[in-house]
Amino acid sequence: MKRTKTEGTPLPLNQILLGDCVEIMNRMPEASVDLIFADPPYNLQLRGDLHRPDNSKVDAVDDHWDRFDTFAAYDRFTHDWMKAARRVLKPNGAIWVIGSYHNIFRVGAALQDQGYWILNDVVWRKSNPMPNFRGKRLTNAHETLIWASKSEGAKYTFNYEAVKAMNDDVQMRSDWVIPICTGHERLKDATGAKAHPTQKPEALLHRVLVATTNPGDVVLDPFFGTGTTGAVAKRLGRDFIGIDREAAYAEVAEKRIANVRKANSEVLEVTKGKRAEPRVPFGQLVERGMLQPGEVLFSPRNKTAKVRADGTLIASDCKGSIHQVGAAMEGAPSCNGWTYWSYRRDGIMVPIDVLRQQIRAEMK
Amino acid sequence: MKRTKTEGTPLPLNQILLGDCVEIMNRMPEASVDLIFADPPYNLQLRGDLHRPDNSKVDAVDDHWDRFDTFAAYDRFTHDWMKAARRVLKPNGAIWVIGSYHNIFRVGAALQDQGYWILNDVVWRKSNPMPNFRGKRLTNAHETLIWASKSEGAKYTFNYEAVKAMNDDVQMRSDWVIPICTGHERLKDATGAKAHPTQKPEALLHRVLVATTNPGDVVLDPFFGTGTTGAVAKRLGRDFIGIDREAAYAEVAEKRIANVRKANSEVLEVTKGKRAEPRVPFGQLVERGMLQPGEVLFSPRNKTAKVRADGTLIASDCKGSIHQVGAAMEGAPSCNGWTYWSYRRDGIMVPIDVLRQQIRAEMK
DNA sequence: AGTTTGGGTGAATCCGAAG
DNA sequence: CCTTCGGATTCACCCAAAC
Repeated sequence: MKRTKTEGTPLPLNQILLGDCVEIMNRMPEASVDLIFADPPYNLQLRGDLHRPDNSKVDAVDDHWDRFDTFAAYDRFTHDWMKAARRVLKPNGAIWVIGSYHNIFRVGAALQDQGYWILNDVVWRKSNPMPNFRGKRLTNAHETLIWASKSEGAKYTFNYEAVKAMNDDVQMRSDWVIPICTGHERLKDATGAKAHPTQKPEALLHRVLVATTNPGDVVLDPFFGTGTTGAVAKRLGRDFIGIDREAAYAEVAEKRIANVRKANSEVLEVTKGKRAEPRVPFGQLVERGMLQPGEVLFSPRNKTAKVRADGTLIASDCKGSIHQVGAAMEGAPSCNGWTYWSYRRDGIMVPIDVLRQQIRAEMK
Repeated sequence: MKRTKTEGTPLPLNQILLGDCVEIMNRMPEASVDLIFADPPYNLQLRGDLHRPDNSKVDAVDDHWDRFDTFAAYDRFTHDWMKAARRVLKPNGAIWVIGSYHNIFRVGAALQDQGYWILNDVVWRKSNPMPNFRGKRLTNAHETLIWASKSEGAKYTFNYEAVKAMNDDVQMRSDWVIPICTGHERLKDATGAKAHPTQKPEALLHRVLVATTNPGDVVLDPFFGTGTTGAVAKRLGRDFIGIDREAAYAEVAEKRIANVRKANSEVLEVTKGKRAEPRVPFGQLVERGMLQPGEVLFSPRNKTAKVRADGTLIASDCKGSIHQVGAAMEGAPSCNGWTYWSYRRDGIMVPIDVLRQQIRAEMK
């Protein structure tokens, strides 16, 4: 069993724990988990049967674990698991919860009431939803996920560049088009019936985990079901902890995850932003003689400033760092001096950022 | 002034009432309104300023009416207007409320707590949202509407065939793609500044009213603003009642609605949704398991690259998008990665573009 | 007269390491 | 805890002006 450094208590990594998730989480060490993905019962409140136009019966979610007598009972249930989840979450950890209009408003309000800080609500737009057979409402074609940090101001993980890369190099939006889980991905029991009524597509978890975790992170799923979270976590080189009350689900999940192979760690490495690059002080360029004291730098609009020996700039009416002088030149609140200034070599203008690239290349 | 049959009290139809919506609704006869459309303050809780990468400042919603000290204060506000709204609603009436993740969960929970019965939550997917300028979260590209009847079992209005016809004769889904309100539709004040910070597009109200009201119905908007609800209601031959606390907004709304003419035909404009083939990010193939992280792609001349978990490629000497790596392989300025790369299945090479065709077929 | 280019802007909970 | 400051960060669409 893998152990983490937090506390003396071992974390049961890459296992499925059978039982009530509140009790189990309360026995876990606090602040030990990087991400929680929760797919709690939706409290669907279905009355009676539903039949398709061809009279076939819709296989509805009528399991005992989805029945609550009142909204108050559902709220108590929500409060309890969410509080236990918050305890085991690291200070900079985050949570995802998925739901439908039956429960998601109560879930979202509970998150806010408990001090979680909502980062985005995300719409899972189903490309192939079940139609509304009676024509009495709009086709319920989406579910909602809430992404929240443990508290306001926490330094949550967000692989901005990676999800931007996944989306053809434009920012990932809050609406995700993903098919529902069908076909060979949908797990069946011995009789051929679906093993779990609300199995989530792996594509959904893939995006969640790539966006908001790093390889080696610990992902906890307190309503593990057939283990989609665990399967995707394993493939992506994350550790998981699964909890479920139903032994039948856990059994299916265990087999499923055993068949998953972890991807090569080289391909799990994800596109990093410039923030991950080491900081290079401008003064180094002068120290190294890449720029001379007294050398003139040019702005895009041909304003000039002179390089001083300490790596600051001096212009006609101001002096300071490359950023400060650039901002002053433009009357702007801030300025990236690296991309703003150029110097002249053999008659052509060269951005000073080229020099920073050289230094960074040497550092590798 | 038009009168309704309910009670002896006249309904102030097609007027804008200035003042607090709770007081005004409480003076109205009960059970007298067919539909309520509410666009309450969102309680955005914005902190400091935000600048775009070009250093221009974002014109944020910082109006006094959007400031609440605590969630509890916002909940009281919500409870009060929602209760007054429920009283004036006919037994078979319905309500729409729009919001963002800042407030919609509290709104939805309040609706349920007061006995409203949620029929659908609807996602307004903005085709042109404001980006996330700092790259710290997902682009907030949608808002949420909740559609609820006055109580469970009520016989609400839903024009199933009409909205189906609006949607190319397939069932209308719960996610609606509509542009934000800009251009000539966006109302400006004398100085050219926007007359209201959160004006909603008429296309949104058009769909709401066509779907859930009949001609001659009474539509109440307790947060009338610049009167989008009134303008669309008038055009569609519905009566409206608008309430707002701000005289400046009411003045703009009055002029606006005076210029609207009631449509004589039932010609329903269709929301513009041209767009050629939808763009499919390569990362989706990985998410969906059509390609595995680590899988090898082949160029026409049998060079290879590996797929990474975020949908980028890694080759011996470079990494990036399918297009970037393809271009680097060929020493070309650009490259269409979709037609350049193939993968191997059962011994034969298949262009990855085949997979894109599959996804596009699903999206229809 | 068309076409291209450049500027403006939209309900936004939008930085973080170093000292 | 604070303050300071380096420097990273944007998409779709409309409109006006230039060509």
